[in-house]
Amino acid sequence: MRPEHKNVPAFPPGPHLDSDCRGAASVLARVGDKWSVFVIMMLGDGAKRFNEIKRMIGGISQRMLTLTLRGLERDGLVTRTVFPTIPPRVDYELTELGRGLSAPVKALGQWAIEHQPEIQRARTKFDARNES
Amino acid sequence: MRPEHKNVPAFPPGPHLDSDCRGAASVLARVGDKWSVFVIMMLGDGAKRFNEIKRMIGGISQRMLTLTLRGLERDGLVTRTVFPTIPPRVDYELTELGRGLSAPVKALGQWAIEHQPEIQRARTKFDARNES
DNA sequence: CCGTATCCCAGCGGATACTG
DNA sequence: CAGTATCCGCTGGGATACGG
Repeated sequence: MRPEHKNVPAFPPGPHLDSDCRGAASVLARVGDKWSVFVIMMLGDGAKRFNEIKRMIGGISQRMLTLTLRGLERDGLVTRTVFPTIPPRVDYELTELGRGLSAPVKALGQWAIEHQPEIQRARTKFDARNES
Repeated sequence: MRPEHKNVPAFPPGPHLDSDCRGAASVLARVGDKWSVFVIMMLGDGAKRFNEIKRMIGGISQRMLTLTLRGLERDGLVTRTVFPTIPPRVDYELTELGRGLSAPVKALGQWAIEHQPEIQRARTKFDARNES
């Protein structure tokens, strides 16, 4: 297959952003990925199996879950352990690095939950003001 | 125009994810947006003008910056102030809500900067192992 | 300077079917 | 169960040109 992986976007050239921010971009891209965030949150409390994650998230396709997990594995954020049993069983678990990331991510999730109502209101208000 | 705005994805139905997480999804989608994150970070230290932001980020198109700012404005995260001078001048600034969000976002950015090398190494290692 | 309007294409991501 | 392979529609987002 070799899907040439994700963006890892070799971000647009030019000395516009200071290089630290620039380097962080490719990392933030991972976080920026909708599904990655969910998976990281799900894995926050212990290892999970493929279909287990799939069910917990809900609405993610087999394909996207695979791709997402591969991406996370590639970045050293999750480990993939195969049990050569029948039927086969595969566990995914956050690495040390992954657990480190899950903290800020959870903080974000927490914020999102807390302020969701405010944002919803802001949205409807904005939409109301700009309707023809 | 009315671009029917963004996703605000009316996330996939089904009782898979507990409803709190589900509601947070549309908020996380904002954060998940690459450009939104950058803009929030840029605006972290005071109000900025349109082209100022554009230059600081670098590599963002006029169009995308406009859309991003509109999205953030809609969500009540930034304010847009127009000075009817000639030439016109428009300032963007984080709202109280936006500043609240900028904290977790910065934490994430910080993490990204700190652990970027590790991730880079993980990536090359992974790619090396899987090359044909 | 700060946008909006059009054109246009790569690639994200869903649905489905097939293997070990 | 845990994937891989294929097809394909949709839209995110760049390039460009124009308006206030």
